[in-house]
Amino acid sequence: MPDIKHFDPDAALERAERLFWKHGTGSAESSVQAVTTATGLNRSSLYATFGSKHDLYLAALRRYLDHRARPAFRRLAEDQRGLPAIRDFFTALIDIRCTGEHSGWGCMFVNAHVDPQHNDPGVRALLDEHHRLLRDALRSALQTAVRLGQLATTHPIEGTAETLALLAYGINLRSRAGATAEELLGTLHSALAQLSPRA
Amino acid sequence: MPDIKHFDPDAALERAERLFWKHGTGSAESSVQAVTTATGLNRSSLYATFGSKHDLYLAALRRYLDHRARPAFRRLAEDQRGLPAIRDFFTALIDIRCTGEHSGWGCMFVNAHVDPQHNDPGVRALLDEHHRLLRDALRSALQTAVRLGQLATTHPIEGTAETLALLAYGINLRSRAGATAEELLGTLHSALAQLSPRA
DNA sequence: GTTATCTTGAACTCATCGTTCCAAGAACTG
DNA sequence: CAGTTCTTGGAACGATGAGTTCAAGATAAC
Repeated sequence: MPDIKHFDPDAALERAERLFWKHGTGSAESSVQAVTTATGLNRSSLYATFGSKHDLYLAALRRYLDHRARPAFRRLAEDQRGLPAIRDFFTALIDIRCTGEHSGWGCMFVNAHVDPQHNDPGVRALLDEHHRLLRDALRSALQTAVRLGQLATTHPIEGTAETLALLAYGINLRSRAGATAEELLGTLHSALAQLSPRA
Repeated sequence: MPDIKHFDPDAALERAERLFWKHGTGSAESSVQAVTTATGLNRSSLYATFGSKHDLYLAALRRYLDHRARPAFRRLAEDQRGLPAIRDFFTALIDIRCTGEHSGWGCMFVNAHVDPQHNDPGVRALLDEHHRLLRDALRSALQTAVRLGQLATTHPIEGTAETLALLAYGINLRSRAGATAEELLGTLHSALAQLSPRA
């Protein structure tokens, strides 16, 4: 008896995700009006499907985590090459941040730290989950590097993983201010050189 | 003949600075109405003194740079102790970010990277100036550390300064999501351990 | 085809946004 | 004290914010 949706909810969510990724929730370019324009659906369908704007933002964050961040983290964690895995993870990150369609957008989760809604419990939980996933993936790769005898230090790798996670945040952030890929790759090279044994 | 201002413009600017620091420009808590409430002056005086909201934000950023960031950078650059200077700079940073009045606010310039206005040329110029100042101060301190024979690496210190700058950004960012001082101090300790000669 | 149920479009609510305007008041000069 | 000029309070501007409502349209079950 019921009618069915005349659109693909996930396709609409993906459009909203990109809007919030680029502009956050506090910009005129990410108003509900802008979302309706970008997705092609109207207010009624939007609210009936996703609830409030805040709910939509949460869903968009979740989608970014599941569709963009988590796969990259998983590849990193499962890469058995050690330091080269970390290097490739960061070079791919820099490439995405500085070139192509999403250039200058930064990371949606880094941006979310500064969003007007960043203190909301739902947002905060996602921030923590994202951070934990990133740190753990780096720790796995570092663990592999230890196994392969690639690391110079004898310090616990927990701290190194956390340091690299913060480095990733810094890269994501600076890419929003127009930092070039060359610039960021140079910084990456320097940071990784600290990890390798002395020449 | 003319009347004079019935308030202290810099005191008002300081109030606005705190509002934009904590909430950015895109939040309901940093509306012009909120600024008038926080500063005690009304719209007319606000606009007559600072111009548009965007101009006020620029002035607030400039004030943060001159009154908060630059003095800390200068102390770091002029500190002749080398690595301990860098350590103290970061521990003071973490302290400010995690305890006291400004706890959880992060760094106004890190936040500005994500603000709706971050692509404005005036804002962008300030972001670059801030980044250059931070990086140069770290480079000066590292240079001193080299002179004192405190560094483990033979790599150029340019990259290390940039890496530490991005680490600072990461610390500032995570402090907004409730990262504890212990957590961040641990990460700092690990990062600095990479710089010191092996035990 | 009828009917029940969901979707959809568009008008609408009320609040707030940034900004402007103007009359009333205050302060310095002479 | 008179006169000039700026400041100040508060109302008002048009635009836009998020969210709701409801009749009209579409769909599938019977």
